[in-house]
Amino acid sequence: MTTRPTVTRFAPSPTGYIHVGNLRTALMNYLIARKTGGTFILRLDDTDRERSKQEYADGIMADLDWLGLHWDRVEKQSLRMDRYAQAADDLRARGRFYECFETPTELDLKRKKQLNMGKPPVYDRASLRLDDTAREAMRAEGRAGYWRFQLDQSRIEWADKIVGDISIDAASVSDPVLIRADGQVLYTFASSVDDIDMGVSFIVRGADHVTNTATQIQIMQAMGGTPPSFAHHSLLTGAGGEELSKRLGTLSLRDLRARGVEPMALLSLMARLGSSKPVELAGSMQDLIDGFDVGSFGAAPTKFDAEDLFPLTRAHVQSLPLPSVASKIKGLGVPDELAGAFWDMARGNITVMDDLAQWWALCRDGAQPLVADEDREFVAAAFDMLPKGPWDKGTWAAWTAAVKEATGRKGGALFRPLRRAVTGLDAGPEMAELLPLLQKRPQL
RNA sequence: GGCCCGUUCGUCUAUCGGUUAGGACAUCUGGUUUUCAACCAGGCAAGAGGGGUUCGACUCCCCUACGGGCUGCCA
Repeated sequence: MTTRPTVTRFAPSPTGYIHVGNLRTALMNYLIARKTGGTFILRLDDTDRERSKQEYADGIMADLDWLGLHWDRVEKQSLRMDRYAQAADDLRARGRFYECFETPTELDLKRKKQLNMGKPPVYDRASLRLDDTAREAMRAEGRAGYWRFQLDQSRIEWADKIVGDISIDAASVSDPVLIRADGQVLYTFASSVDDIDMGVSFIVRGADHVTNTATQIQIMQAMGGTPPSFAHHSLLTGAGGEELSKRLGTLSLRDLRARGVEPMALLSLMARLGSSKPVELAGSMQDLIDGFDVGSFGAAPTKFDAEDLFPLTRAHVQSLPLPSVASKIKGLGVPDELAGAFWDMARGNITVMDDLAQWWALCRDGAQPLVADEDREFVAAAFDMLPKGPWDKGTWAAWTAAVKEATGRKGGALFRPLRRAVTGLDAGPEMAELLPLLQKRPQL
């Protein structure tokens, strides 16, 4: 881990909301920036004007905010079009940019032909061999030119911070299209220009970008820039090893949030899953920052199971002090003077905050008693012995002692039927703490 | 088809040629608890297959199988 201030970025396309896969990328970049006292840039890659929507941009920012991943700068590619045009001119001047005229259909046909002949579907550079007259002829035909970057067909190599040494033969990759016939600047180009211009020094992203990285390294170098360090984390797959994107609908941050997952639980898992460090609940963002190490991640695809978020959420929720949950408790209708006792009683028996509701319902309304036939007489007798209110923490002990005295029952035979009769459940909070909170006298 | 990456307990992983293959989570057992949870102690559990190289391979090389990614005028 470098100790120099590192500039990182999270560059989502505002064409959808953040999901767990995205989040992992965002978090890693955030943690690296913070760990080194560097800068974390949020860059909205919105060059695709048709699919990009402000609604999604707002949603992404709201999600990052919810998680506490605060950015130092926000950039929008749609505001930098002039710069991309300038960079394109520069590449043309350097002879690394060439105009092409094949239609998408023609390109598709070429690929199929190559595949059929058992050859890799790499662009054949036909347009590179066109001279000025030929190009004029193309335009006269009504064809609109699009622009490709001419790769230097050597091996592109870099020491990936996660994967290790990577070497890709540029000859096995098509010259990337950087500007479409309609003038739209493509991601590969805008991203390269931005990363250089913005001084990005470390890029963490998914392994799906490995080939992009190879071409972008050449683009950056062609512009006279120095490529940053790269780390490509493995992609998440579902618990069964299936592709995660197929389940995206259930794995959006919004959905997890709606299911009660706490930010710290989510961050704790994502900062460690796939690494050699144990997954444990972090107490704070600083713990996450201190305990993060990109180098500890493996290159193999990682299985992600959303269920793993709930034990972490439970641990987090249970650790919260009263002030952090006071408004939630008040919202349930719990009287202020009971809030502390209620929280102490219920906290050990919830996984998500919403579980509190059921415990307050029990306190407020009582429960449908659960009584086995052979215990019916015993419970009736016990209920008759219930002390008059108000009850306190000693009531349960006093009551059960009296019942034990009167009936001769003890241990599980004594306590279990009473718990079931009072709460309607086999398991739950400490009875001594629950009893004083009951708003109604239990009845059979 | 081509290119890149990967494959160690159920899961995430450690091991940079010689280890009783370690840890964490999950699970199981015991302790504690009125119950559940938590906590403590302990247990079960792994090198995809086949060839090499080597005194010795989880580790290095090759092949096969399997998994993931890329192979767009998407990002």
